[in-house]
Formats: sequence, structure tokens, C-alpha cells
Amino acid sequence: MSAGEQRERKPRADVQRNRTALLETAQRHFLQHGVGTSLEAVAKEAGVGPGTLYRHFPTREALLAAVLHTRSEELVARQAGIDQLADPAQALEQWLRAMEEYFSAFSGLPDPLMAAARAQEPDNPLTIPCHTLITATDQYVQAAQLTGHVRDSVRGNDLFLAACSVAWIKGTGADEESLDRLRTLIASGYRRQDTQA
Amino acid sequence: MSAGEQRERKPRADVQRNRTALLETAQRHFLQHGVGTSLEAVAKEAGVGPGTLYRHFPTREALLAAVLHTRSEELVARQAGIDQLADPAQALEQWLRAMEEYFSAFSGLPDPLMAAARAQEPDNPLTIPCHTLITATDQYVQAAQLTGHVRDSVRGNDLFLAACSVAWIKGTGADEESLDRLRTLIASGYRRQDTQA
DNA sequence: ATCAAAACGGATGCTGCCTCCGTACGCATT
DNA sequence: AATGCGTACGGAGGCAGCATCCGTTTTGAT
Repeated sequence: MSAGEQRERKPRADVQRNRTALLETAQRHFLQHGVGTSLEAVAKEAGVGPGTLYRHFPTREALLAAVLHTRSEELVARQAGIDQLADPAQALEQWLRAMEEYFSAFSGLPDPLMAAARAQEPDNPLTIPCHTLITATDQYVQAAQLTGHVRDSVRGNDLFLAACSVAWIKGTGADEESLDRLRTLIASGYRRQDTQA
Repeated sequence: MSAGEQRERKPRADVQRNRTALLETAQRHFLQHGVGTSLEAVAKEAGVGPGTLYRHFPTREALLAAVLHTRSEELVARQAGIDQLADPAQALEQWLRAMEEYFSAFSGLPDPLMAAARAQEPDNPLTIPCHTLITATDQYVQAAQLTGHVRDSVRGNDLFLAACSVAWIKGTGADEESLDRLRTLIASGYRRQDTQA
């Protein structure tokens, strides 16, 4: 009636119900079997037909993006804590760790993530979140550069890639020691004059 | 007849013929469509049935390993050249580059490679080649450490992982500039006191 | 020329993807 | 309480790829 604000029919109840059921089931399956898990199995276990799954989430990536969206709340929570830190170098380090854990939540996640990060695919539902993360990383980098802890040549994108890499390697089943050595190597790469052995 | 050297029937001609046809076709398909390419399509284009393919190469990885074996000749050729270099730091750098290019020959190759590298799967046909490469990398690392160009804390395995990572990122379609920045970051990570920006 | 071993190859069963359309459900209206 | 309409459901079905099995063909040896 009033200007432009069309009076819509109230959305059906089963829509929201199915959507959340799908998201929960999908998250469980992604956790257990990686991002390549069978969507048919997800649908069946959520108690819906394949058609319903595909209507809610037209592609695997759409489903993945939706699941990640709920998961990202945890990330922003950590971000709040990190922003409290006085030392920008420490903040950067913890932020990288937080991203890495976020990326390695599901095995195989880094691949679609990288595919989305290279943009040029505005329809990819993961593109926006990716660029948000890169920008956030760049902020931490710049803050740490101002205090002289990080080389000026480093960009947020570089460390985003590095975090993705570590997450990818973790997903391939590498042992924790190798991962720690690699993290150290990367840290030596972005930190200024860190001359110890 | 003579001691123990059992006189075997001469192997059939079509075996070798089919094997090489499969390898050539497989390499082409791996190059064009990545390691996930359809094996049925490979068999068809090689002019054999699926059964023949699977008899020659029981798993996708076996086929992949065989193709990589022929490709590795190129790598050892480069290795000979690298061993001529006087500067161990330069040798290490070039060796890493050579590995990286070897790993990124087919899109998706780094994943099965990493799966094989974590050993514990002696039946995986890629395991042995992987460990050979890690050992070779360690040699270059140690040589460069003797001249003080590389941090003592670095191990061959670390740089093997790093090379895999870069190859993986390359395979996801990253632009060349990002790759170069990442390589630089890693180099800053393993080199001793490289204090410039 | 014949034989037996060895290799072939395609038919087959299976799993997963994704679409399409008849059906059922839920909200609004009476 | 009953009716009607639009929305959402869900499963059947077509397709592609994997991996196996077994009747048939090829090949080397005699």
C-alpha cells in the first residue's frame, strides 16, 4: 500500500526449517568428509529431497558459502580479541593463525577459496568474503609495518596466500611439526631482521 | 635353463604398444584437464578399452606416477646443470624453482603428491619419488648452510612443502605477480639476514 | 598349422550430479 | 471450518565417470 513497500505474503515455515536443517547437516558432512562430500547424502540425512537442496543452494559453493557464513561469526569474535592487543606484530601473527584455522575447518576448503579469491567471478558466492579477509589482513600488516616489525614489501594478499597454503597442507594430512616449521619459515619471511638461526 | 635365470616367454608386442599409447594420451589429458581428467576418455582416445587401462595402471595414481616418471627426466637434466653452479644459494634457489615447475605441470598435481609425501603408504606409487626429492632438497639446503647463506633451522622438507604450496597456488590460477611475491616471501624466510625492505 | 597363455575390451553395476514436474503443504481468506 | 492459491517439496530419471569381470581375440612358441 504505502510507497513501494509491497505487502508480501508471509514466507512459509518449512522453508526456514529445511534451510537450517540443511546447513547443520552440511556442516557435519563437510567436517567429516571434506568439501567434496556427497550432496545427495546431505539431502537425505537432512530429510529432504535433492531438489530441495538445489533450490536452496544452487551449487556446492553456495552451500559452502552459507555454512562458512555461520562459521565466520567465530572468526569475527576472535578478531575482536585480537584488536585489543597492544603489539601489532603479535596481532598479525594471531590473525594469520585464526585465518588458517578457519580455512582448514573442512578438508579441501582452500581450493574453492582460492578459486574465489582470484575474483573475476562476481557470481561466486565466496568471492566477497575472501576479499574482505584480504583487506582485513592488509590492515594488520600495515599496522605492524608502522611499528617496524614487518618488512615494507609485504602485502596483505601475500599473507593471505601463505595462510591458505598452510591450511591446504594441513588438509593433506601433514604432521603438526612440519606445519610449525613452515609457519616459522613464513614468519621469518615477513618479519624484519630476524637473524637468529 | 642356466642357474635360476628362468627362461620366460617373450612379452607380447601389444603390451608395450598400448602402454606407451596410454602414457602419451594420459599426459596430454593431464596437461589439458588436470589430474582429475576422465580415465575413460583417456582409454578411449588411446584406442583401448577401460579394462586395458586398469590392467596397466590399477589406480589413477599409478598412471600419474608413470607419466611423472617420464617427465622426471627433464628434472634430472636441470639438476645436472644446477650442480655445476658455484654458489650454493643460487643452486638451492634454482632447484626450488625446478621442483615448483615440475609440481605444477598438471593442475591438481600437488594434492596427490602431498598425500604420497606423508608416506605411511608404501603402496602409493608416488611415495618413493617424493622422498627422493625431499632428500635432494636437503642436500642443497645443507650445502647452502655451510656457506652461511641459509638459516641453520631450515630443513629440506620445509622447502619441499613450500615448493608444493607455490605450485598448488599456481594451479589455482593465481596471477604471476602474486606468485613472485610469495616466492620472495619464502626466500626471505630461509635466507640468512636479508634485511632490505 | 596348432596350441595355450596372455591380453584385450566392452558390457555391466554402481555412485553421484543435477533437473524437471506432478503433488502436497501452508498461508490467507471467507 | 472450509476453500483456494501459490509456493515449496521430493523423487524419478537422464547423464557421466569409476572399476570389474569374463567371453573373445591376439600373440608367441612349438
